[in-house]
Amino acid sequence: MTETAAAPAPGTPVTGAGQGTGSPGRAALLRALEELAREQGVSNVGLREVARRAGLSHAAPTHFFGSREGMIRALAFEGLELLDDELCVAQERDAQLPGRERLVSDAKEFVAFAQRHPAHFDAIFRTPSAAAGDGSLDRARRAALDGLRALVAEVHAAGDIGGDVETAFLQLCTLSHGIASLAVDGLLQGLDEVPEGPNAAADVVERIIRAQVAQLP
Amino acid sequence: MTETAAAPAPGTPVTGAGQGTGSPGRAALLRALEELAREQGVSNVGLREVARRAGLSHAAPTHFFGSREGMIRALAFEGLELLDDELCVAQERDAQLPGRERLVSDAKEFVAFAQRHPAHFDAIFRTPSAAAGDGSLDRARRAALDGLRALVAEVHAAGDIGGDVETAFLQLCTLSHGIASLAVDGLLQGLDEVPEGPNAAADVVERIIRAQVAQLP
DNA sequence: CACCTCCGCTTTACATTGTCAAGGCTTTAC
DNA sequence: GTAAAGCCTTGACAATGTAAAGCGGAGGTG
Repeated sequence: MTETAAAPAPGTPVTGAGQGTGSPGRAALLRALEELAREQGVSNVGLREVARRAGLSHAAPTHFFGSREGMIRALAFEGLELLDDELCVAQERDAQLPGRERLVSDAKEFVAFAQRHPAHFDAIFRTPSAAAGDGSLDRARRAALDGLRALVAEVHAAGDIGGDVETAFLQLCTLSHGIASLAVDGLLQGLDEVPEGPNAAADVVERIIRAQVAQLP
Repeated sequence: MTETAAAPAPGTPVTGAGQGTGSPGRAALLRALEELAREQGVSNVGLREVARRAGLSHAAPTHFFGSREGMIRALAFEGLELLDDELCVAQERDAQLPGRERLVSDAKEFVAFAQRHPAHFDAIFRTPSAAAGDGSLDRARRAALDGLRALVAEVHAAGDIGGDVETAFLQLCTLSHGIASLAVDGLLQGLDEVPEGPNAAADVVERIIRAQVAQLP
């Protein structure tokens, strides 16, 4: 009984799914939110700050999204569409690679998404409002991961990997999520022993994922 | 150049490491913070709310910790001590299990820590202030993980696992972190297909970790 | 044209928050 | 007995999130 029903604002009352983004102001606000969240972390951005950066009045965000939480929810939905798109094009691109290579690529793509769009990643997976309860977010999140689930099933069906499909899927999901989280927070460097060269993070990511996929039964 | 140097309050000026917790008020504040963070997530707790719950004036937290961020930092340091302790007793307890069993147990222990102390876990690994920069927090975090690093090295030296030690360590770390993060946020249930029985989360955690360790070369 | 009604946003207002400066009370030291 | 230190409070300020009411124009209807 927290507050599942958002305040039904006079205008647009919080778009449930992603369709119908509509007004230019709304889009500008999301852009501003993304920028600020990328700079300070999504949980540190203020409603009024976003409005200022977007060049609107301080109450514009509340008007469109109902509340601060609603605003971040909106960013999460936008991010889920983005994630879905990027994973799809990656899978298409890698369609004729060997099975395990496709798994490696997909996991890498997930991590890369988190690094390219840290604000969206946070909004989707790591913000308190994302945590539990919200049915439609839960469903959308699950849907976005169905691509990976299907890929694992396909590779398994083709005999490229063995063992339990669901377990393999869970391993890839949790590992990718862990790597992505640590990478976004800059904590991967702290883990590894050697400071390394220019793109240390990318190398470590590649190394872990590749080892993981190679070890699947 | 954000603000590495905290405000040197007249009294205790933010304890750098964990030693010398001292005053009763300080401890009460940390208790209150932990309670509230467990209920609402660490990023949603307010300075004044913590003070109220602890039965102190609204400025007490600022007095002891310098700032809101400092307060959470303090929780992080406390949590790191706790984590270190718990991992140590677990390793001691499992000293004579076979090598891979010890790895399984340690990883499970890490996840269990996150579930038992979600506020501490967040403060250590998942709060924006934990992200980058802070040298002493970085060092403490790394130190807390040295136990696991040593264990992996030991098991590897004994010939129970092969391959690259550092990679194995990274795999275990990132996987554990991913599982812990998802579990704390209640997102693990959303991943798995079957709703399952009573302690679904624990079963899934066990399954993933066990598979992972079994697959190490 | 006049009128009405939305849509998109603003203005005003208020309770609450984080932070700062200053001060008081108690304990310890000399 | 006086001084100092530790522990905490009171008071104030700017900034935040949220709610309610209002404004201007576009679009349709008579």
